[in-house]
Amino acid sequence: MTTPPLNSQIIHEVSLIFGSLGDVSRLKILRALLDAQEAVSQGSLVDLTGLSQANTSKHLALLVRVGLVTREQQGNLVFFAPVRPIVEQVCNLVCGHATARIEEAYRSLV
Amino acid sequence: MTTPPLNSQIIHEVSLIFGSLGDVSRLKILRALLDAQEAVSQGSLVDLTGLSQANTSKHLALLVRVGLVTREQQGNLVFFAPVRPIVEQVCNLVCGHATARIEEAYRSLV
DNA sequence: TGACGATATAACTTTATAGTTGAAAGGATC
DNA sequence: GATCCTTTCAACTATAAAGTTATATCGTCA
Repeated sequence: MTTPPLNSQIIHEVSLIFGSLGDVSRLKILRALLDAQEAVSQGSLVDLTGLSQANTSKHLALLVRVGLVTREQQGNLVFFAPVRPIVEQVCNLVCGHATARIEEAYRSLV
Repeated sequence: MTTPPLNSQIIHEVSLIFGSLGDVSRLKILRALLDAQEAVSQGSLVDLTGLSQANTSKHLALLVRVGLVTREQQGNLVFFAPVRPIVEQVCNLVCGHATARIEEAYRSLV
């Protein structure tokens, strides 16, 4: 199936997923999660990203809601992990595209 | 390179690309462009998507700005085409994920 | 139970953007 | 040039969300 069926429910869900990726703070969180090879607690993510605790909590809740991140509570702590391989694949595709664009823009200046 | 370098310029560019994908109207436009096997004029896109002409113009300008769509003027008309394969790959990945999520949510109800 | 650490939530301000409307700009044709 | 068609742009409104601050909730442990 090259072009999946796109009823309005799916297209809305897709827009939520892409929208959740369209924010610098959430991309920082996802990058931290992808770089770590194990689940990361929210407190660690606060340290890794430099975001405030409340802000990190809200972003993580959104990422969990759209299904890009899993949440597991262990006692006092809550651990998060990216849903692989979808997150890795999508991020790498778009990162590659963005990097190529930036490099091209740079070359056209030199 | 599995994890591309993510300086702030790239991460910002990536957020713009994802942000441009995180909108139902623009997804409709991209779907129409992907389904068509040739460039499509703005007027045709207005018909295909049901969006207003001014709205379509703004969304197309944004998609061109972030590099997901190319623009070519031919006389009075302006033709647009998706930048393949990046748009196809990313959309198919996320559409597949969204579809699976929706189907799973449906199954858990039955 | 009480105190403490970690996470979630509520209220609020600020900023961004989707959509509409109306007008302007650019080509084509006569 | 006059007119028509297509696209772009400007101004505006309404809505959504990012971030902050303060507070509430929850689990742990003394």
